[in-house]
Amino acid sequence: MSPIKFKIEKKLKGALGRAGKLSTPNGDILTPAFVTVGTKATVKSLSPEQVANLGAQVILANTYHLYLQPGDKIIKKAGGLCKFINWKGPTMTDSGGFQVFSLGEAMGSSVSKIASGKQSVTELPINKRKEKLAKIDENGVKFTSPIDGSSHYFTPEKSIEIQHNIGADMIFAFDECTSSQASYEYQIKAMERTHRWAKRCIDYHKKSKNREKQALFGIVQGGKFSNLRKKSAQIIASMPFDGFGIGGSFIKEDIDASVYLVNKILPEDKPRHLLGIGEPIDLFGGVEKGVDLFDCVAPTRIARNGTLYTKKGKINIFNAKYKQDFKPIEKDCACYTCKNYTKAYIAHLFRAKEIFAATLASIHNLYFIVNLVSQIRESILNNNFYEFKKDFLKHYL
RNA sequence: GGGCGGUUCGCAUAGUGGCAAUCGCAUUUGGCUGUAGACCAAACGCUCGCAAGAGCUACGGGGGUUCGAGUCCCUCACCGCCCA
Repeated sequence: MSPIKFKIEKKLKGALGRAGKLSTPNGDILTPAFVTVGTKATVKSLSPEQVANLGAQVILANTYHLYLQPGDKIIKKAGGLCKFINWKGPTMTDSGGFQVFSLGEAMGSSVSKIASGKQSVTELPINKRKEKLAKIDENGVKFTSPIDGSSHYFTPEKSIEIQHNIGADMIFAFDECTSSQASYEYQIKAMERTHRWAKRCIDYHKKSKNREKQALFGIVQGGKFSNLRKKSAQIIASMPFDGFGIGGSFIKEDIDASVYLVNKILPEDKPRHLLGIGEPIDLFGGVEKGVDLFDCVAPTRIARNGTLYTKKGKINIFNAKYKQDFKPIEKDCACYTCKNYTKAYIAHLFRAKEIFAATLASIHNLYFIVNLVSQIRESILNNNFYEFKKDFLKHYL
């Protein structure tokens, strides 16, 4: 018996999209939904109440970060993630698989997980290169802690063990998120290893009592190669996971197509999570192609750095013209920030480096994205998904 | 009155013979997609140019030495400290 239940309420005609309800031990999630990222057991600059008030249903924390600090055993002792952070709702943890990339391959150059078909990757100048903090072998990954330089070794079993201690409702298999620049040969190698690791995660999880309260999601890899994506989806789908993640790297222009390929293969009755994707255009695409859950650091990260979502596209609040703009970020936005504060004030806070800037900006951006996904959900239920998508993207640049 | 020390792009600084000239802040503009990110990058004398680049004007004022001066010399002004 899976600890989670997924019920499809309505399907998008002629496509893979669906609206549903995902029930977890800590509450229900109406899908499609945007999962807020709270890597270190906090959504940066926000209290759990603020996160809940802006409409977020789920928080995703990170195994690797919490293992290093404060230590998963402390979280277990605290009574689990929810209790530790005072979050009354569903939670997830990522496995540390992304850090294999972000502390490994991504450190040598300017590579992003998402590559643009046009743009080329520039190597960093020698003096700016850093030693990679993650090294992979068949059994697992050796990490060097960015906090204190200490050495750690993650295996699939270790990742699951830590995730058991943290105790989120939904946990992910330990995988390797590859670089968008990886060669075909390497992608195969990494993908096959991820499959072997997936199996090990299941085996370890199955043996634990935690499987009764924590759902395990397998992760599809394959990078930018469609035949590998298909193959990975088939293999991961054949394993008894409670849900599925779609991970790894993409070419910006064909995220949709890639997701479609995968979701056509993944079992329809289980939830699908598109890992780390969160630009509005990608959210529409993902939902249409059958994604139920998204998580992404973008809304909160760009918020802290001064970029805000609007229906007409992103704006940089640092731009000189906002110094004297006494209107809210978005006129008809219902978020706390827009209902109470002006761009001029937020611009002032950013320039003055006041931490409240991050809070107001994060509330707005998260509300924008969370609310967008929930509106997309509504549009499926109301049979006007395509109109909504077309209308939104017409204005959003 | 005398003796030191100082005056460099908005602020603060580096620079002792080859410099449109360092670092930081500020300013302007970009970027950020499972968070080593409240971060990173670029521009920042003027004019022309998409650009490579070209031209002009510049290290308190004036004069001098030198192929060449922010850098050396003289002088003036202002600021600071000390002695009378």
